[in-house]
Amino acid sequence: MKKLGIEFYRQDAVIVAEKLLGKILVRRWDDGSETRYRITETEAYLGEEDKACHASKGRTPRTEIMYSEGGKVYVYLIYGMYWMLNVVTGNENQPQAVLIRGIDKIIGSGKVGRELKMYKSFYGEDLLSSDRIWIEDAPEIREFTTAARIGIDYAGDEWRDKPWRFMLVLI
DNA sequence: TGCACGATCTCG
DNA sequence: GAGATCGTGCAT
Repeated sequence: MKKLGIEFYRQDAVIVAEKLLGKILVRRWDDGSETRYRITETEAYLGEEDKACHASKGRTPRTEIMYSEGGKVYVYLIYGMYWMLNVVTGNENQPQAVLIRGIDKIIGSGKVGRELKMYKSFYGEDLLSSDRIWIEDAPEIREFTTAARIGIDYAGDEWRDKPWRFMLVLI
């Protein structure tokens, strides 16, 4: 299957989060080998007004990449030990991202980052031209579930309850 | 310059 | 239920 193009990433995070389900995340390692994973769980973070989104703090060194056009990688360190993998979406100056929570049987954003060996140097990586991480197309998934996002109780009622967590229905 | 806390996970 | 472990944002 071919790589997802810029038009895919330019859509809103909520749309991209849903459509990324079932897509193939490819990781090319230092030794040249490749591992392919099916994306099974995602979460959308949509703009400065979304109190759960890091961009709600405005433009900072950390959130800067979210203000660029979609198709870039946004990684950040959480709890001093886990690198979280996100895909920047939307157009320029629309700070949005989709957190990859699950790939195949590896469920949990921290575990995903560990499996893919994410670290600071992936910040800003271009998914359209990178030779170590990219996403390929796959047939659209119709069987999925939604739920509230995890770990964002601080965001307040309105944003905490948005059903912006998407899960592929696994049999 | 200091400090509280986080889009988490593991072990007990 | 608590500890690991450190960059970030905001207060001082």
